[in-house]
Amino acid sequence: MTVTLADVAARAQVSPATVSRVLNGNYPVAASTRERVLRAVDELDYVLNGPASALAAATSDLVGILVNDIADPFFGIMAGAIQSEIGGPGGRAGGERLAVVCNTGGSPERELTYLTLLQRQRAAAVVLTGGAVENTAHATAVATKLRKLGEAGTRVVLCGRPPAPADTDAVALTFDNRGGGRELTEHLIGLGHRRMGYIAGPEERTTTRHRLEGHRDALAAHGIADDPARTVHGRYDRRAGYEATIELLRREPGLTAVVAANDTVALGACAALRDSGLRIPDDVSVVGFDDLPFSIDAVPALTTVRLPLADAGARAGRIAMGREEVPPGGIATIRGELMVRGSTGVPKGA
Amino acid sequence: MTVTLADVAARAQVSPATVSRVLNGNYPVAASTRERVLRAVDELDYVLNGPASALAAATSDLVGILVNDIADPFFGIMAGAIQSEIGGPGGRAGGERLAVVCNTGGSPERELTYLTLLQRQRAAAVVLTGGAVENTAHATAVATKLRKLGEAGTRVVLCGRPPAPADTDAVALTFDNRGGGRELTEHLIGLGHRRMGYIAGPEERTTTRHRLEGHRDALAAHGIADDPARTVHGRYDRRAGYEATIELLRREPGLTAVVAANDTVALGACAALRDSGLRIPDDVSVVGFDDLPFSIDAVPALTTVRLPLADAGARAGRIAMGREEVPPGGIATIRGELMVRGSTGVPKGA
DNA sequence: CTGTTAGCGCATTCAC
DNA sequence: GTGAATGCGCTAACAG
Repeated sequence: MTVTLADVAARAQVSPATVSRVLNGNYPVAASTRERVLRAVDELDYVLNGPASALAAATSDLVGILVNDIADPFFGIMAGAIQSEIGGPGGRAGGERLAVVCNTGGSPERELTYLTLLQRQRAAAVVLTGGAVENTAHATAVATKLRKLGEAGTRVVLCGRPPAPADTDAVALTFDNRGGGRELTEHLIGLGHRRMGYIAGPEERTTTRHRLEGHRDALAAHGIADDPARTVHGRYDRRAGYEATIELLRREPGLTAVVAANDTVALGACAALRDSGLRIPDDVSVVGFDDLPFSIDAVPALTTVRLPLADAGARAGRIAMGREEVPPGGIATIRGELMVRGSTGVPKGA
Repeated sequence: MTVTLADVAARAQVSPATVSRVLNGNYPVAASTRERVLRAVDELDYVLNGPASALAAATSDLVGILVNDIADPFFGIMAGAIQSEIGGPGGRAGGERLAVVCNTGGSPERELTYLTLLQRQRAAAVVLTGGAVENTAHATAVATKLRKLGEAGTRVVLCGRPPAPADTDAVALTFDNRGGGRELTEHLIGLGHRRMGYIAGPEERTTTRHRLEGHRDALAAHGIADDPARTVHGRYDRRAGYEATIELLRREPGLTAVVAANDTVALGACAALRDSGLRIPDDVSVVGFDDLPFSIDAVPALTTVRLPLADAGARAGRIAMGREEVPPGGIATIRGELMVRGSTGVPKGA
């Protein structure tokens, strides 16, 4: 019923082995033979059986990409860039590789589950994007998984994520979240702001912590007290930004600036400020993080830190495919760039 | 080296078949035996070999999701919703299924390539999202592929895409783009607009055509001439919206409204209008399509048609898993909902 | 409920 | 350069 490699071999009057060689192109085959085989493939409309191929070769053409939220352009952009680099020649049978995008939803359990699933599929490579959950047990479990994946020949790359233990052999492209956070707050301080609210991401996340630390570093460097009441945690979405802003305003109506964990949260903050009758940046300045595409279209345009998501993803993809040199020590830090735009200004009365 | 099912069987002192049955849970196994097997699995840290399993069972746990652009939330939202529904019990070995998200970039060739790749992997199901390319040769090629996939036991669902030929057995959840387009333009006409520019998506796309037809339907219904100079085609991105708006304004400075192919394009249009010194909606009204999350945060908030992307994706996912009844005739039309917001108003001088 | 027996379709040794 | 033989690890009948 379903046409197999043997059928092709019969039709081309060669052995199955030869067909396999032609298809994988990793072996010398006479041009005329190849012609004949290719024609048979075409005539029979033959499609290679991936699982069988993977079983025999003990490796597959699947590349796993773990993301926290595929609906968030932050991850979508990276995932797209990774995928664009994993194709091309080099893989089995035609060189096409398939990206398996796994949505963890930020759940540690699902992250582990997906890693196991990818291990099960004998994935050629796995790229983990976004911040990690800060929990010793989970970190250990992930490290163990990564080690096993590595031992099984799966290349592991962390993109926008802090390095894993060295013995995991995972390459890390890390965003300088701390530095970016510091720059943003320093920008605000430079404008004269002193009473700034901070909307942090979910707790127990490296990204959340690093950005917040950068903010606090800047405060400390300028002798500004870090009032705990000025920090609120929430998810990385618009709604959290909205609610957190209302809460911050309730606690301290005299706030002159709001520092958001990322651009999406910042958008929610802007909405809350507008709904509270406050003007941006005249009454309150707002900053985001990431510089997602929509940030420039906010009104006023959002001051933020641009992260080269597409570049980082592309690089991670190439490293995963062994097409780019691994950075020294297996770790590269990627810095963001401060984008000063209309959402920040001199505080009222300054 | 790598531990196999046979190792587990040996350790648990049962036959390989029994281990397989425990793992797949589709067969009655004595509780005590199951216990023993599970313990052995744990002790040996055994991980099922996906390809071997897929080969033997002639089906895999992979579900393909084709999207035009994974960095676009329009697709990200649908992909996330689909993925959230394909997990859970029912699949092989624990019921976890892996979503293979394929980024076609809108390219017909890549679409076909990915379908072949998924066919090669013996995917359990394939969901195609977004509009189709309107090209007879390509449409035929896709239909042929879908038919083959269906014959091989792969369930095919179209989500936000027009139906495929009936003999493909593909279930279609189609967005009523035409109706939504009509509503938007009728809303503008109702406000008094007569000179409206239209920024269409790429040519040869069903989505583009249907939305445009809806617009023209509304014009015709109100006896408004459809001036070809008032329509510009471009990609579905912000930049295209920006440039198209500049061009429309150049052609006809007296435009009172801009109808954009989708929200992203509308955002670009808004930026162009602002840069041209025009106020929204006082000077020019703007409408989008889709109601992506950021649309409500535009200033003024965007009037648009809300498409239930998450619901549609979830439903497509369930149908793909055979967990939801197929709509009558295999086709369901999903309507959008007009969201009137601040970006539209009475035209100047009215 | 459990063990035995055959392959699933292909990649890869070896020979020639 | 090409063919023949072997096994990758697992599932699915079929017995019992």
